[in-house]
Amino acid sequence: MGRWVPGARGRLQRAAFDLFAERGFEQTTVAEIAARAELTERTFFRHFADKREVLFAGQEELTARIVVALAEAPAELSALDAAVVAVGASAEIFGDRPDGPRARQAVINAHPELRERELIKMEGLVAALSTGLEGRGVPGAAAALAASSAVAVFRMAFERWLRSDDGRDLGTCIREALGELRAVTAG
Amino acid sequence: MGRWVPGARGRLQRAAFDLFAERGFEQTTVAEIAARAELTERTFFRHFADKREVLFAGQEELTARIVVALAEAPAELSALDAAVVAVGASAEIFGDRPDGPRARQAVINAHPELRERELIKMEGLVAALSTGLEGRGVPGAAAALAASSAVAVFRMAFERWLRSDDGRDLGTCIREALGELRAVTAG
DNA sequence: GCTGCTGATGTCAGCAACTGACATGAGCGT
DNA sequence: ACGCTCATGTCAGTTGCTGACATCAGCAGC
Repeated sequence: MGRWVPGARGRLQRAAFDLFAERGFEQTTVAEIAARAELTERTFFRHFADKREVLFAGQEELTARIVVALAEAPAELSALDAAVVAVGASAEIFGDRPDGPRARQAVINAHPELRERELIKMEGLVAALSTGLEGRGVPGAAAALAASSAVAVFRMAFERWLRSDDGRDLGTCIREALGELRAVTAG
Repeated sequence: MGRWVPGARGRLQRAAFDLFAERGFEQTTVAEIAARAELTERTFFRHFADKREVLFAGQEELTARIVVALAEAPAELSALDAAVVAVGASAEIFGDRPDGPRARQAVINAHPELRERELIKMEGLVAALSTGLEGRGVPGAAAALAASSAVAVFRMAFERWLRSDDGRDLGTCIREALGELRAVTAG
């Protein structure tokens, strides 16, 4: 047992998330977030590099999981297939209920500053996938394009998954989007 | 003739560019930029929404040019081919000498905040291309994927063009990258 | 049990990005 | 000559973010 109320980081995340949803991102000050979490502004910045980062806390874990999945993908898969299978592993993290991710995405989509941060996180995922593919012997240029394509597929699939009200599987959405990408790039 | 020294915007751009290259982005204050341009900090923010935006001034023009090129592309081209031809029209803006763009890109690449801004500009280009493709009758999903792929191709080609010391053409780099994308997504 | 170290938090001062409100002043049309 | 326009200047204020230092519960070693 610690001597302070434990879970400071989690409390900050929850407080930030709630306030962003209630009043919007810019209308919420870091001081307010900290106050709701019963902490100080300074403590917020010890846990998160900046105000936006609090919404992207799980990202490293997600990327790590995808990179592991890429390493474990069957060697006979093509670069693109392996990368797509890897991003599909994110389904384990997101689970079947899109409600949480949907609320989070709504906040992000409503604020350009947060979309910027999301994009650079995606770019980090592309880089990680690209490096992983090179580790599988894929040449640099092909690795970069396959990684980029896989993430594009993932983004489209993720968006559809969030939108769907029937209980569609994220993996299914991914396979569907991959098929559409192949149709578009064929020829 | 104006009553103030004209070209305030351009002077701010040049001052910002020079200072970013000299000392780095974070080490340069808006007040310093304004001072070098013989203007006030407040005036800087009247010309540019924020400190980063000064490096992305030509973006709307670039996007506009690409959208026009897409509209003018032969109707018989596939969605991806049309989008790639359209981004190729950017070559008219960049010219043959990569020196200027190269210096600019070096500044951007050195600072994550600027990379974030660049990514959201690219995302804007994807959206514009996607809309344009839908105007050509391409279904939404295919339009989004083709636009995304075309921009991925452009980014790889642009990077290679900047790196090349021989006088390679940007259009050539684009065609080359498109071929590699097709090889990666085939199968 | 005392001691000293550790590590998360609090406190405080300060810089720099950005904004709103109002003032200025040269040119332009009438 | 008059007043309007509009890019710029001036000023005060909020907020994001940082560095430096203080605090203080627990834990290790004696």
